[in-house]
Amino acid sequence: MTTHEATSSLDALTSLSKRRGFIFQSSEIYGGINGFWDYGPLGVELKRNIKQAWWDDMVRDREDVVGLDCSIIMNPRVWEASGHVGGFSDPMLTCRQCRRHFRADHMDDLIAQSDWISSLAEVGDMDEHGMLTLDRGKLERWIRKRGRKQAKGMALVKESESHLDAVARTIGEAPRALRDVLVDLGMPGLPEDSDPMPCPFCGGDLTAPRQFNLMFKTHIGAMEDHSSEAYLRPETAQGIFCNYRNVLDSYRIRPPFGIAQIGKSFRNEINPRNYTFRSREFEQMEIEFFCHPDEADAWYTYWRDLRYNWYVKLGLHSEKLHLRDHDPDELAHYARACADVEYDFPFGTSELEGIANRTDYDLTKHQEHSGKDMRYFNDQTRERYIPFVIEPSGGVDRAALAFLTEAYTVDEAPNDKGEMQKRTLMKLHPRLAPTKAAIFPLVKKDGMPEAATQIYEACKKAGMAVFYDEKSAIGRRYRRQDEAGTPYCITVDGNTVSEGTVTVRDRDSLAQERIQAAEVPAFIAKKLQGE
RNA sequence: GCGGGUGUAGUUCAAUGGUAGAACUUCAGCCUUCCAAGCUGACUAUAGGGGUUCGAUUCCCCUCACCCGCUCCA
Repeated sequence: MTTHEATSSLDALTSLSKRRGFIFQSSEIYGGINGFWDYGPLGVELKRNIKQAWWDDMVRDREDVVGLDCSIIMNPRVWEASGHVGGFSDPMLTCRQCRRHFRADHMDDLIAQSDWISSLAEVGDMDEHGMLTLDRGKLERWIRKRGRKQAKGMALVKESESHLDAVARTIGEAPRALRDVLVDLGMPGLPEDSDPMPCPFCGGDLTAPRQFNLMFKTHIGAMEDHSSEAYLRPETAQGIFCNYRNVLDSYRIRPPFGIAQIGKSFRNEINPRNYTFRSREFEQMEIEFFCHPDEADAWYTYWRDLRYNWYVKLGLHSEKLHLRDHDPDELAHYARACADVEYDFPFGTSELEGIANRTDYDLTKHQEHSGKDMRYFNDQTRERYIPFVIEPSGGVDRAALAFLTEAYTVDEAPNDKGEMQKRTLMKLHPRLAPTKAAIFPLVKKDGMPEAATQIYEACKKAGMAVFYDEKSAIGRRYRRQDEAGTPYCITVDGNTVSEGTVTVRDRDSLAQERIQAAEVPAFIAKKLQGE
């Protein structure tokens, strides 16, 4: 796909979304605000339907997952335990390989503690002033013996041939300070905006120190001092971990079980981009699934495949949807396995949902920081353990954007003169469509509006999102609904009055069939179940 | 955050250092028996703020927003 096509398809989706009321810019009359978006009448229905489908499929229809709704502002100590606070309020370096974050002012300590750096220093000769001599031979030996295990992210280790020459020239044979040697090893070929020091954990390249005010800060109460500081949650997961014991103690459930939550999270992104894809306020749908450590791998695979297939089932069935397992090098430090559900957006392939095996990392951290026992006691096996956690974590807004992108279609349909014309339609899955059916009288006379209104009322009574329209020509009304993604149009015509039938027009095929007017609600209900 | 680009009705596009125009949409009415039909009419725009100028939508500066590349992530 060329850039031009990519741009125009996102532009086309953006204008349709605005024109029809799916997505608006936040605070638009004041010039907008970067990283925030609003959902219009159709958009909010789409989003609700996505969340409802997720909740029905992941919570209501299951015996082993229960729901939860946590507060957005939590005790700030939560974020100390999770590593979001402390770490994130000072200038930080991020490893591009292992994605760990380091405080810039802790780098010397981290270097001193690093396994790979100390093993490297041992291979060389350190004099009494701490000056290190390291030649090419020693370096090669270290890479073979230790580097491949201890510093997997290092360019020097991964592509030693090409980098070794350049590095060997730089380090020379004169004794040098350890820090200078390390800087030289990180070279060459670093992207701009990098720190010259290699990652103390994996040897990968680090970004330059950056201010990481990831979390939105606020104050509790009227006084704005340090003690009143609080944060808007940057993820919903921690609320679940904090309530893990409460759920276990109050609800008759035991591992393996999951806790699900849908809710807003906030991240003060440096650079929001790509329409609603990366915004500063976003909605997540997350499950933390707690299980025995021995079963974690199996549950991980189970959830990864289940979540992928959920998107397929709801209409992302094209070749644009991918399930991508992370390489071991790519894993976050707390994760043992991770996979992304990715979608080919017009702006590139990007993540809709991540499924991770987070091990017992989070519960252990909360146990340490809170002093509360997070172990589960299995009275059958007499075993006490901290459960492992499998986390399927999806973005609602990202799902909405993917479904909209997938649904956006331009085809050709005949007009009343039989000429072919371009037609824009949103091929949304009936479960996700904001309006399930539109009900029209063919013309505004001969008792048709009355008959159509009756059907409309019957559908509403059956709990369906339906729309009634009698304005302007029938063809225009059909096209309007095409852009709104309404899968079915029910039209009352002369035969409705005489024989009690209506036509059902299918959005995607334009095919029409006649059914009994009285059967309309049941007909739509059946279609919604995918029959 | 860095670099590049863009900003005119709801949408898509015109034009201009001196009066901003269209198509579609929307709304009202007439007409209409199945795919954006026709006729009549109506509403609506130079992102915000400074500067230059007799006069700025146009030229300059700042801010904001959006798009593209790097970066980052649910």
